[in-house]
Order: sequence, then C-alpha cells, then structure tokens
Amino acid sequence: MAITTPDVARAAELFHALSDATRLEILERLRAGECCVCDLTDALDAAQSRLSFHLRVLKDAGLVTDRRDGRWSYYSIDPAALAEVHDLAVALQPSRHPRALRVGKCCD
Amino acid sequence: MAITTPDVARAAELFHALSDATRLEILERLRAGECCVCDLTDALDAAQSRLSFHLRVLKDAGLVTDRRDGRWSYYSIDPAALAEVHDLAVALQPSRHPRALRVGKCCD
DNA sequence: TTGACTAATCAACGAAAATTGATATAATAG
DNA sequence: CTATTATATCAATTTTCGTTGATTAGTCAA
Repeated sequence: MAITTPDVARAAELFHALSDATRLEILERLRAGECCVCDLTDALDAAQSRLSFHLRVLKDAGLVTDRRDGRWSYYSIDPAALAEVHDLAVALQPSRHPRALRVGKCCD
Repeated sequence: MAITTPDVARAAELFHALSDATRLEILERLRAGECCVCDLTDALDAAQSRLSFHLRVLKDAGLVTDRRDGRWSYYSIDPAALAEVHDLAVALQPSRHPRALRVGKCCD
C-alpha cells in the first residue's frame, strides 16, 4: 500500500505530467476517445506549438500514445498509465490505523 | 465522472504538490501518522529550510495540516485532500465506451 | 537574562518548465 | 511541380520551481 523508493521518481513524473491545466484539459478531451492535434488546438484555443509541447510531456510520461494517419496525428489515452495513476492515489491514502499520537515525542 | 473546468485549476494544484520526490517522501512518512519537522529532517536527510519549503507547498495545497506544540511543529495528512486526489484519479480514467474510431475525421 | 533549540521566512541563485514565433518536415491536393 | 495543410522541433525569452545559507521569531531550560 506504500510507494516504495524506486517508484517515487515515476510517481513524481506522472504527477508532474498531470500538474498543468492545459494537459488536464487535453486528457479530458481524450477520455472520450482519440483526437487529432488540430481539433485540440481549436477546442482549447491554444497555439499549435504549445499543444505540441504539452502532448509531448504527456507522451513522455506514457499517459498518451500517438498514431500518424496521413497529415494527422491522433492521440489517445494509455489506459495502463491512467491505471497507474489510480494505483498511486490509492497508495497515498493515509493508514486507517495511524500510529497513536504521542505528544511531545517525534516520529521514528 | 469528468473533471469540470473550474476544477481543473484545483486538480493542477493538487497534482503539482504531488509532483516532487521529496514531497512524496514526506507524505509517505506522514501516512503512518503525524510527524514533527525535526524528524523529517533526519529521516529524509534534507536541510531544514528545504523541508520547510516543501511542507508549505503541501500545506498550501491542503494536503497536510500543522499543529504547534511548544517548539515543535507537527504535520499530518489531511485525509479529505487525499480523498480528493483519489476522486480525481477516478475521474481521469478513460471512458469504457470510447467514441468509435473515425479514420480521417477529427474529434468534435 | 542568557543561551540553546525548532522552525518559518527571506534573498539570491541556478535549474527546469512554459510560451512564443520561426522554421523544418512530410503528406496531400491541384 | 507547387501550394497548402498538419504537426514537430528549435531558439529565445519569461516564468516558475527548488536549493542554499542567513536571519528572524518563538520556546524552553539553566
């Protein structure tokens, strides 16, 4: 149930990819199914190079995959990575049996 | 099940607070129960001002609360905020019935 | 009161991230 | 072939983040 040391870097990478409003809006769009960059540009009213930048951050984190079809690039959510995020959120939950409070004494 | 526009900023704030290895390690320590700064300093081998900085980020995001007791400050996880993170992770999951792929046609 | 101790805050710096505008690549239509 | 379209990448800049060391404020004990 805990996040182990080697996983911390991966967790930070995933959460970083999710820590931007534009990227969250992209994911929200992609939740319904794959989408090409041009329509994301319209929908989010963002410059093309800005979109491309954020899509790359999402892709580098493994949250989305892309597929070329002619002139268009289609992006989709990678469900496995989203499942990873969910597992992390579960792992972060506090213990239901926290150590008793020990006033004046620090943790160990 | 979706993240609505006003929530996006809050979601980004929460994920940003979770996007750093030191902060994730702090939370991992706090999962077991409240903890004072001095022991976090020892446990994480981090300078005092560094810890203080990261604790403030977590506190500003609402993920932890603090309590003064004499010279010591004790920090604990706020379970409500962690629940919020969990809810966000659930809301981010892709639809189980994605829009059918429409080759050559963009999303709307 | 003095001195030791805990922790927050601040200023300065460097590093990383985000934005913008320009250019490059590649596919397609005419 | 040429023009157009879609997207990626790059360089320059600005913004944000994280670290460090110093200072400050508050608590406690002698």
